[in-house]
Amino acid sequence: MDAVRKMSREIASGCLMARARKVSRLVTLIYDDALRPHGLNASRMNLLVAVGLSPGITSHKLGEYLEIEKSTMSRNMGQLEDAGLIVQEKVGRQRRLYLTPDGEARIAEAKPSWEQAQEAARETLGSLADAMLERYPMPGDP
Amino acid sequence: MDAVRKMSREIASGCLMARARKVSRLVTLIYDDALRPHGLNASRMNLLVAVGLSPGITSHKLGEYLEIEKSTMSRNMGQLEDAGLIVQEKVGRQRRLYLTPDGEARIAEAKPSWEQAQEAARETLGSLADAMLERYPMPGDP
DNA sequence: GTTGAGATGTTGTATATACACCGAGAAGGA
DNA sequence: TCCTTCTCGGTGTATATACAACATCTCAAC
Repeated sequence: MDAVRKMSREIASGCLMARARKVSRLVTLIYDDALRPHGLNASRMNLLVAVGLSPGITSHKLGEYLEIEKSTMSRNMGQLEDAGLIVQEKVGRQRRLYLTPDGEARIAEAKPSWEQAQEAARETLGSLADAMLERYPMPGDP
Repeated sequence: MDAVRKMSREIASGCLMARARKVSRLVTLIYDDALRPHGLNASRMNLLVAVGLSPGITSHKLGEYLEIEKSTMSRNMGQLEDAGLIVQEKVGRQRRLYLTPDGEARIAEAKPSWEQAQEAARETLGSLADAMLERYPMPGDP
Protein backbone atom coordinates (compact mmCIF):
# COMPACT_ATOMS: atom_id res chain seq x y z
CA MET A 1 0.00 0.00 0.00
CA ASP A 2 1.41 3.36 -0.98
CA ALA A 3 1.92 6.33 1.28
CA VAL A 4 -1.08 8.28 0.00
CA ARG A 5 -3.45 5.44 0.63
CA LYS A 6 -2.00 4.90 4.09
CA MET A 7 -2.42 8.56 4.96
CA SER A 8 -5.95 8.64 3.56
CA ARG A 9 -6.86 5.60 5.59
CA GLU A 10 -5.47 7.16 8.72
CA ILE A 11 -7.62 10.25 8.19
CA ALA A 12 -10.77 8.58 6.90
CA SER A 13 -10.94 5.75 9.39
CA GLY A 14 -11.20 7.81 12.54
CA CYS A 15 -12.66 11.07 11.32
CA LEU A 16 -15.35 12.45 13.61
CA MET A 17 -16.44 14.92 10.94
CA ALA A 18 -17.05 12.20 8.37
CA ARG A 19 -19.17 10.25 10.84
CA ALA A 20 -21.10 13.21 12.18
CA ARG A 21 -21.98 14.38 8.68
CA LYS A 22 -22.93 10.93 7.49
CA VAL A 23 -25.18 10.37 10.49
CA SER A 24 -26.77 13.77 9.91
CA ARG A 25 -27.47 13.04 6.22
CA LEU A 26 -28.93 9.65 7.05
CA VAL A 27 -31.13 10.83 9.90
CA THR A 28 -32.30 13.92 8.04
CA LEU A 29 -33.55 11.74 5.17
CA ILE A 30 -35.60 9.62 7.56
CA TYR A 31 -37.34 12.64 9.11
CA ASP A 32 -37.74 14.48 5.82
CA ASP A 33 -39.56 11.48 4.36
CA ALA A 34 -41.80 11.10 7.38
CA LEU A 35 -42.68 14.80 7.64
CA ARG A 36 -43.11 15.56 3.92
CA PRO A 37 -46.85 14.72 3.86
CA HIS A 38 -47.34 17.45 6.49
CA GLY A 39 -45.52 20.14 4.54
CA LEU A 40 -42.59 20.00 6.95
CA ASN A 41 -39.02 18.80 6.87
CA ALA A 42 -36.43 18.03 9.51
CA SER A 43 -35.22 21.59 9.87
CA ARG A 44 -38.68 23.14 10.07
CA MET A 45 -39.97 20.61 12.58
CA ASN A 46 -36.91 21.28 14.69
CA LEU A 47 -37.49 25.04 14.72
CA LEU A 48 -41.24 24.73 15.17
CA VAL A 49 -41.06 22.65 18.33
CA ALA A 50 -38.24 24.85 19.63
CA VAL A 51 -40.56 27.85 19.39
CA GLY A 52 -43.39 25.84 20.90
CA LEU A 53 -41.17 24.99 23.84
CA SER A 54 -40.04 28.56 24.45
CA PRO A 55 -42.64 30.98 23.14
CA GLY A 56 -41.37 34.56 23.05
CA ILE A 57 -37.73 33.51 22.72
CA THR A 58 -35.63 35.74 20.48
CA SER A 59 -34.16 34.51 17.25
CA HIS A 60 -30.72 35.26 18.62
CA LYS A 61 -31.17 33.17 21.74
CA LEU A 62 -32.71 30.26 19.88
CA GLY A 63 -29.84 30.30 17.42
CA GLU A 64 -27.42 30.07 20.32
CA TYR A 65 -29.25 27.06 21.75
CA LEU A 66 -29.38 25.24 18.45
CA GLU A 67 -25.95 26.37 17.20
CA ILE A 68 -27.52 27.87 14.10
CA GLU A 69 -26.00 31.00 12.59
CA LYS A 70 -28.11 34.15 12.74
CA SER A 71 -28.46 34.54 8.99
CA THR A 72 -29.70 30.96 8.73
CA MET A 73 -32.15 31.62 11.54
CA SER A 74 -33.37 34.73 9.79
CA ARG A 75 -34.12 32.96 6.54
CA ASN A 76 -35.57 29.78 8.04
CA MET A 77 -37.84 31.69 10.39
CA GLY A 78 -38.93 33.82 7.46
CA GLN A 79 -40.08 30.66 5.71
CA LEU A 80 -42.02 29.45 8.73
CA GLU A 81 -43.64 32.87 8.92
CA ASP A 82 -44.51 32.81 5.21
CA ALA A 83 -46.09 29.41 5.81
CA GLY A 84 -48.18 30.93 8.59
CA LEU A 85 -46.77 28.67 11.29
CA ILE A 86 -45.08 31.30 13.44
CA VAL A 87 -45.18 35.06 13.97
CA GLN A 88 -42.19 37.27 14.66
CA GLU A 89 -42.92 40.09 17.04
CA LYS A 90 -40.53 42.91 16.25
CA VAL A 91 -39.32 44.46 19.51
CA GLY A 92 -36.66 47.04 18.80
CA ARG A 93 -33.97 45.19 16.93
CA GLN A 94 -35.07 41.83 18.31
CA ARG A 95 -37.53 39.27 16.98
CA ARG A 96 -39.60 37.37 19.49
CA LEU A 97 -41.02 34.14 18.15
CA TYR A 98 -44.46 32.64 18.75
CA LEU A 99 -46.42 29.78 17.24
CA THR A 100 -49.62 30.63 15.40
CA PRO A 101 -52.69 28.43 15.94
CA ASP A 102 -51.81 26.82 12.60
CA GLY A 103 -48.29 26.19 13.88
CA GLU A 104 -49.61 24.54 17.01
CA ALA A 105 -51.98 22.40 14.98
CA ARG A 106 -49.21 21.42 12.59
CA ILE A 107 -47.07 20.08 15.41
CA ALA A 108 -49.94 17.98 16.70
CA GLU A 109 -50.73 16.74 13.22
CA ALA A 110 -47.12 15.76 12.48
CA LYS A 111 -46.36 14.17 15.82
CA PRO A 112 -47.28 10.59 14.86
CA SER A 113 -45.04 10.83 11.79
CA TRP A 114 -42.26 12.22 13.92
CA GLU A 115 -42.63 9.23 16.23
CA GLN A 116 -42.34 6.83 13.31
CA ALA A 117 -39.19 8.60 12.11
CA GLN A 118 -37.76 8.56 15.60
CA GLU A 119 -38.27 4.82 15.81
CA ALA A 120 -36.74 4.25 12.39
CA ALA A 121 -33.75 6.41 13.30
CA ARG A 122 -33.29 4.52 16.53
CA GLU A 123 -33.15 1.25 14.61
CA THR A 124 -30.70 2.64 12.09
CA LEU A 125 -28.37 4.10 14.69
CA GLY A 126 -28.53 1.24 17.19
CA SER A 127 -26.73 1.98 20.41
CA LEU A 128 -25.37 5.22 19.00
CA ALA A 129 -28.90 6.57 19.42
CA ASP A 130 -28.70 6.06 23.16
CA ALA A 131 -25.28 7.65 23.29
CA MET A 132 -26.49 10.70 21.41
CA LEU A 133 -29.45 11.17 23.74
CA GLU A 134 -27.54 10.47 26.93
CA ARG A 135 -24.40 12.39 26.34
CA TYR A 136 -25.31 15.47 24.46
CA PRO A 137 -28.27 17.11 26.17
CA MET A 138 -30.19 19.81 24.38
CA PRO A 139 -31.81 22.87 25.87
CA GLY A 140 -35.28 22.01 27.06
CA ASP A 141 -34.28 18.58 28.27
CA PRO A 142 -35.73 17.59 31.63
CA MET B 1 -47.67 24.42 31.28
CA ASP B 2 -50.03 24.26 28.34
CA ALA B 3 -50.59 21.33 26.03
CA VAL B 4 -48.56 22.79 23.16
CA ARG B 5 -45.53 23.35 25.31
CA LYS B 6 -45.81 19.86 26.75
CA MET B 7 -46.00 18.33 23.29
CA SER B 8 -43.11 20.43 22.04
CA ARG B 9 -41.01 19.37 24.98
CA GLU B 10 -41.81 15.74 24.36
CA ILE B 11 -40.64 16.04 20.77
CA ALA B 12 -37.66 18.35 21.28
CA SER B 13 -36.19 16.65 24.30
CA GLY B 14 -35.55 13.25 22.77
CA CYS B 15 -35.27 14.01 19.10
CA LEU B 16 -32.43 12.15 17.40
CA MET B 17 -32.70 14.39 14.35
CA ALA B 18 -32.21 17.57 16.36
CA ARG B 19 -29.13 16.13 18.01
CA ALA B 20 -27.62 14.64 14.88
CA ARG B 21 -28.00 17.90 13.00
CA LYS B 22 -26.65 20.02 15.81
CA VAL B 23 -23.61 17.79 16.19
CA SER B 24 -23.05 17.96 12.46
CA ARG B 25 -23.24 21.76 12.40
CA LEU B 26 -20.87 22.04 15.33
CA VAL B 27 -18.32 19.57 14.05
CA THR B 28 -18.42 20.93 10.51
CA LEU B 29 -17.54 24.41 11.78
CA ILE B 30 -14.49 23.08 13.61
CA TYR B 31 -13.12 21.33 10.52
CA ASP B 32 -14.07 24.13 8.15
CA ASP B 33 -12.08 26.58 10.25
CA ALA B 34 -9.07 24.31 10.48
CA LEU B 35 -9.02 23.43 6.77
CA ARG B 36 -9.81 26.89 5.35
CA PRO B 37 -6.14 27.96 5.10
CA HIS B 38 -5.58 24.97 2.80
CA GLY B 39 -8.41 25.82 0.43
CA LEU B 40 -10.46 22.91 1.74
CA ASN B 41 -13.55 22.47 3.86
CA ALA B 42 -15.09 19.55 5.71
CA SER B 43 -16.92 18.14 2.71
CA ARG B 44 -13.97 18.39 0.33
CA MET B 45 -11.50 16.87 2.76
CA ASN B 46 -13.93 14.02 3.30
CA LEU B 47 -14.23 13.30 -0.42
CA LEU B 48 -10.54 13.78 -1.09
CA VAL B 49 -9.37 11.20 1.44
CA ALA B 50 -12.14 8.85 0.33
CA VAL B 51 -10.72 8.93 -3.20
CA GLY B 52 -7.20 8.59 -1.83
CA LEU B 53 -8.27 5.49 0.05
CA SER B 54 -9.95 3.85 -2.93
CA PRO B 55 -8.43 5.14 -6.16
CA GLY B 56 -10.45 4.15 -9.22
CA ILE B 57 -13.72 3.88 -7.27
CA THR B 58 -16.78 5.04 -9.15
CA SER B 59 -18.75 8.06 -8.09
CA HIS B 60 -21.79 5.83 -7.65
CA LYS B 61 -20.04 3.42 -5.31
CA LEU B 62 -18.45 6.17 -3.25
CA GLY B 63 -21.83 7.85 -2.89
CA GLU B 64 -23.23 4.60 -1.54
CA TYR B 65 -20.47 4.34 1.06
CA LEU B 66 -20.82 7.91 2.20
CA GLU B 67 -24.63 8.06 1.88
CA ILE B 68 -24.37 11.03 -0.45
CA GLU B 69 -26.90 11.41 -3.23
CA LYS B 70 -25.63 11.00 -6.77
CA SER B 71 -26.40 14.57 -7.84
CA THR B 72 -24.50 15.91 -4.84
CA MET B 73 -21.58 13.63 -5.70
CA SER B 74 -21.63 14.87 -9.26
CA ARG B 75 -21.42 18.53 -8.30
CA ASN B 76 -18.94 18.14 -5.46
CA MET B 77 -16.60 15.99 -7.52
CA GLY B 78 -16.86 18.54 -10.29
CA GLN B 79 -15.57 21.16 -7.89
CA LEU B 80 -12.65 18.99 -6.79
CA GLU B 81 -11.85 18.42 -10.45
CA ASP B 82 -12.03 22.14 -11.23
CA ALA B 83 -9.63 22.70 -8.34
CA GLY B 84 -7.24 20.20 -9.92
CA LEU B 85 -7.33 17.82 -6.95
CA ILE B 86 -8.91 14.82 -8.65
CA VAL B 87 -9.50 13.50 -12.15
CA GLN B 88 -12.61 11.68 -13.30
CA GLU B 89 -11.91 8.94 -15.81
CA LYS B 90 -14.99 8.55 -17.97
CA VAL B 91 -15.59 4.84 -18.57
CA GLY B 92 -18.83 4.33 -20.40
CA ARG B 93 -21.48 5.88 -18.20
CA GLN B 94 -19.27 5.62 -15.12
CA ARG B 95 -16.78 8.03 -13.58
CA ARG B 96 -13.72 6.52 -11.96
CA LEU B 97 -12.02 8.81 -9.49
CA TYR B 98 -8.31 9.35 -8.91
CA LEU B 99 -6.25 11.86 -6.99
CA THR B 100 -3.97 14.13 -8.95
CA PRO B 101 -0.45 14.80 -7.63
CA ASP B 102 -1.82 18.12 -6.39
CA GLY B 103 -4.62 16.27 -4.62
CA GLU B 104 -2.17 13.95 -2.93
CA ALA B 105 -0.02 16.88 -1.86
CA ARG B 106 -3.05 18.74 -0.53
CA ILE B 107 -3.97 15.88 1.76
CA ALA B 108 -0.46 15.76 3.17
CA GLU B 109 -0.40 19.53 3.60
CA ALA B 110 -3.76 19.62 5.38
CA LYS B 111 -3.21 16.62 7.62
CA PRO B 112 -1.80 18.53 10.62
CA SER B 113 -4.78 20.89 10.52
CA TRP B 114 -7.13 17.94 10.30
CA GLU B 115 -5.46 16.48 13.39
CA GLN B 116 -6.00 19.71 15.29
CA ALA B 117 -9.66 19.77 14.29
CA GLN B 118 -10.03 16.15 15.27
CA GLU B 119 -8.66 16.88 18.72
CA ALA B 120 -10.91 19.91 19.14
CA ALA B 121 -13.95 17.91 18.05
CA ARG B 122 -13.07 15.15 20.48
CA GLU B 123 -12.99 17.65 23.32
CA THR B 124 -16.28 19.20 22.27
CA LEU B 125 -18.08 15.87 21.93
CA GLY B 126 -16.59 14.19 24.98
CA SER B 127 -17.56 10.55 25.28
CA LEU B 128 -19.95 10.87 22.35
CA ALA B 129 -16.83 10.97 20.16
CA ASP B 130 -15.87 7.49 21.29
CA ALA B 131 -19.40 6.25 20.75
CA MET B 132 -19.46 7.61 17.22
CA LEU B 133 -16.17 5.96 16.33
CA GLU B 134 -16.91 2.67 18.02
CA ARG B 135 -20.46 2.14 17.02
CA TYR B 136 -20.82 3.41 13.53
CA PRO B 137 -17.96 2.05 11.44
CA MET B 138 -17.27 3.55 8.05
CA PRO B 139 -16.04 1.82 4.90
CA GLY B 140 -12.28 1.68 4.89
CA ASP B 141 -12.05 1.09 8.60
CA PRO B 142 -9.51 -1.52 9.64
C1' DG C 1 -29.36 -7.06 -34.20
C1' DT C 2 -33.17 -4.66 -32.02
C1' DT C 3 -35.48 -3.35 -28.25
C1' DG C 4 -36.61 -2.61 -23.64
C1' DA C 5 -35.19 -2.38 -18.92
C1' DG C 6 -31.82 -1.13 -15.66
C1' DA C 7 -27.61 1.54 -14.18
C1' DT C 8 -25.05 5.77 -13.90
C1' DG C 9 -24.58 10.54 -14.20
C1' DT C 10 -26.15 15.47 -15.08
C1' DT C 11 -29.28 19.42 -14.85
C1' DG C 12 -33.15 22.17 -12.87
C1' DT C 13 -34.94 23.64 -8.70
C1' DA C 14 -35.43 24.15 -3.73
C1' DT C 15 -33.70 24.36 1.01
C1' DA C 16 -30.01 24.58 4.81
C1' DT C 17 -25.97 26.42 6.04
C1' DA C 18 -22.17 29.81 6.87
C1' DC C 19 -19.23 34.06 6.24
C1' DA C 20 -18.67 38.95 5.18
C1' DC C 21 -20.71 42.98 5.27
C1' DC C 22 -24.26 46.37 6.25
C1' DG C 23 -28.03 48.76 8.96
C1' DA C 24 -30.77 49.91 12.83
C1' DG C 25 -31.28 50.20 17.58
C1' DA C 26 -29.37 50.21 22.45
C1' DA C 27 -26.14 51.53 25.99
C1' DG C 28 -22.85 54.17 28.10
C1' DG C 29 -19.46 57.78 28.76
C1' DA C 30 -17.66 62.56 27.72
C1' DT D 1 -26.84 65.70 24.45
C1' DC D 2 -23.92 63.47 21.27
C1' DC D 3 -20.70 60.19 19.84
C1' DT D 4 -18.84 55.66 20.02
C1' DT D 5 -19.37 50.99 20.54
C1' DC D 6 -21.92 46.92 20.93
C1' DT D 7 -25.95 43.94 19.77
C1' DC D 8 -29.17 41.90 16.86
C1' DG D 9 -30.90 41.07 12.30
C1' DG D 10 -30.92 41.19 7.34
C1' DT D 11 -28.70 40.80 2.62
C1' DG D 12 -25.26 39.15 -0.81
C1' DT D 13 -22.78 35.26 -2.06
C1' DA D 14 -21.07 30.53 -1.91
C1' DT D 15 -21.38 25.59 -0.89
C1' DA D 16 -23.85 21.14 0.51
C1' DT D 17 -27.69 18.66 0.06
C1' DA D 18 -31.80 16.28 -1.98
C1' DC D 19 -35.61 15.23 -5.36
C1' DA D 20 -37.45 15.11 -10.04
C1' DA D 21 -36.63 14.76 -14.59
C1' DC D 22 -33.74 13.70 -18.25
C1' DA D 23 -29.68 11.70 -20.95
C1' DT D 24 -26.68 8.03 -21.91
C1' DC D 25 -24.72 3.74 -21.65
C1' DT D 26 -25.04 -1.45 -20.79
C1' DC D 27 -27.03 -5.70 -21.10
C1' DA D 28 -30.20 -9.24 -21.57
C1' DA D 29 -34.29 -11.19 -23.94
C1' DC D 30 -36.03 -12.08 -28.08
